Amino acid sequence: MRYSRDNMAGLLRSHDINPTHQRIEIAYALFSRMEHLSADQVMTQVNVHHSETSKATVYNTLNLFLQKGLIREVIVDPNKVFYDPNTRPHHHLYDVESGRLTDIDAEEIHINGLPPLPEGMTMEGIDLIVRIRKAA
Amino acid sequence: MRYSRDNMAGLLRSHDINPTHQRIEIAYALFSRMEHLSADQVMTQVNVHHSETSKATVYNTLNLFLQKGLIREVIVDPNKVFYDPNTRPHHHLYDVESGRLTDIDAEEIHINGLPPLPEGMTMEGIDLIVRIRKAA
DNA sequence: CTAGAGTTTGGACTTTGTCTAATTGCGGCA
DNA sequence: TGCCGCAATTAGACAAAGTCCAAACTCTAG
Repeated sequence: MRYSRDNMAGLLRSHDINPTHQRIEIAYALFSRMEHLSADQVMTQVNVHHSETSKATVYNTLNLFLQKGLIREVIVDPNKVFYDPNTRPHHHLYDVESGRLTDIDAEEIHINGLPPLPEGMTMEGIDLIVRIRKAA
Repeated sequence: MRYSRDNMAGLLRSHDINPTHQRIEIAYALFSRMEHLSADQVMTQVNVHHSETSKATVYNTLNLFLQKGLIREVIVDPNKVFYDPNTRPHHHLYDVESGRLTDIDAEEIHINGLPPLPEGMTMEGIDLIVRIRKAA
C-alpha cells in the first residue's frame, strides 16, 4: 500500500485518532517515507514550507500515535528516540557510526531459550538490536 | 569473586586505567553492587558521605571505563543511559513501569536466522531486550 | 451565533550530558 | 625539601531533548 496525504485521515480514524491538519501532516511525514525519524526530523519535515506546527504539537502527537499503536518507538541512540511507522514484528540493524537504522523482518528470526517471565508479569515486546560498524 | 575497595586499583590497572581516588570510588559503586546504575545514581552513591566528586568527573570516568571495556552501556530508557559492570555476553529484562533492569545470561539463548551483514560491516554486538510489565 | 470540548501554541522549565578554562595533586628529580 | 610538569578534577556555563502550562484557537452541535 502506498500512502498519500488522502489516506492519512482514514488511517488515523481507524486508530481512533481525530484527524486534524497537523496530525495528518505528521502521519504523512512518517508513513510516506516509511523511515525511522526522530522527533526533530519529523518537526523539520512538517515545517519545510512554512513553520506550521509547534514543537509541543509534534511531541504530543507522536506520543498519541504511540499510545494508540499507530507507530513504535525505537530506543537505540542514547540521546534521541526514533519513531517507526512499521508496527509489524521486526528487529533493527543499527549502524553506530552513521546512526542509520534498518529493519530486519522478524519472520525468519527465532529466539530460543528465553527464561520464564517473573510471576505476574506479561511481555510487552522483544527488541533485538544488532549493532554494526564499518570493518576496521 | 567479591569486590572490595582494595580490589579496585588492580582491576583498573588491569584495564590500563590509572587508579585515582575518584575512579576507585566510581568503580566500587558499580562493582560492589553489580547492578545497573545511571550516571546520576553513580553520582549519588559516590557522594553519600560528603560531596567529593563532581558531575564532570563522573561522566568522564564512566566514558573512560566504557572505552576501556571495563563496563557496558545499556540503552533501554529514552532518557538515561545505564552502565553495566557485567561485560560477559548477556541480555536484559526491562520492567517498563518500574525501570528495573535484570540480566538474562546469554548462555542458553540462541538466535537463529539473522540475515548476513551488509558488505564491509562488522558486528559490534547484539542487544536483546525483553520489555515486561505487570499483568493487567 | 454560541458554548464547550478538544487541539494547538509559545515559552519557560527540567534533565541529561558536554565543554572549557582554571585549579589541584602527585611523581620524579635536583 | 622545593619545584616542574602532566594528568586528573572541578565549577559552572552551555546544549539538546523533551515536558508542562495557561492562553488562544477551531470545530461542531444546538
